[in-house]
Amino acid sequence: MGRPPCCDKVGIKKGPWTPEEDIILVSYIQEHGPGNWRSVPINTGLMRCSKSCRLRWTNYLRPGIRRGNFTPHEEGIIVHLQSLLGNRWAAIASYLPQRTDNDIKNYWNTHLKKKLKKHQAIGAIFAPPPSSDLSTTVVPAISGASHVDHHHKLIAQRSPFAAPGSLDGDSSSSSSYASSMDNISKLLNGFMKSSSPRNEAVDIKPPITAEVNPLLSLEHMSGGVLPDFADVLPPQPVVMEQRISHNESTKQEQAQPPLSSIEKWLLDEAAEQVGDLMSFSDGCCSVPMLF
DNA sequence: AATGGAATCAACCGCACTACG
DNA sequence: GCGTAGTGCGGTTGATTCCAT
Repeated sequence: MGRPPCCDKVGIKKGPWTPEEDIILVSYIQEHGPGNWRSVPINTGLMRCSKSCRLRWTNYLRPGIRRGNFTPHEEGIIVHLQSLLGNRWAAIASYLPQRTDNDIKNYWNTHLKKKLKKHQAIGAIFAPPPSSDLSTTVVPAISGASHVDHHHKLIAQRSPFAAPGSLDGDSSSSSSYASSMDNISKLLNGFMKSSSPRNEAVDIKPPITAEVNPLLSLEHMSGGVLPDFADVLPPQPVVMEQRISHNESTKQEQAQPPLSSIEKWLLDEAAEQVGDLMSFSDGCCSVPMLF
């Protein structure tokens, strides 16, 4: 049949989002909640396709997103999960609720892949014993297509902090969108600052980052202190996740069977290996744990 | 200071999947 | 069962920034 385009190409704006557009989108979602993305550009007058709106929200504007440098702990988790799941970025992101799959994907492609290469080169020279190589137990599982598909879905779904958008379509509508009007006004403040006469050039395209836009700062939303990696591990949900509607959280609880053995292993191992991975992620010459 | 290549990351593209009529 | 709409996801692109020369 051929899939029709998600939106008309004519008159649709592409490229970086402006602060004005961000405000419109956030305001709308604040009022109506995420979901039904088709109606978003229609109702807001945004010259963006629905997909673009959804992406902007999930990857950038959604509350609870942490931006900026990845901690060594996070790196360790990503490396670990990537070795286990492959490029299942959404599944990996479900274990790092403050990070988006896009962020993780980018970070992997730009930073971690290089580190791995470097490491593998070193490993080739010093030839670490394969018996302690975790990947030897993991890789065969990954190559087994359907089996692993099942596992990664299972893991993503059972993740105690699965990202709202990664479980199913509906979950997004009850996700952590409920940032307060306070956040909206803070966004406005950030915008006002960035577009002040002193800084007019920024008006066109100053990407709203956590550094300049308090709305996006978890520190701001959680009242000051950024949670360390300990908050990423269960059972501590991030602040915004606590705003999930009662119905949805109940649904999720009911839908979450006990952790699978693979997941238990993952969480246990992740905790144990953080130290080693930290040294790995520092880019030094320690013997790799995973590769 | 100018310039060109490398690195980064937000955003887009296109396919897959699911729900629904 | 089929067609369509809505959404999720992974790969890729391209604009911008950084850095070495």
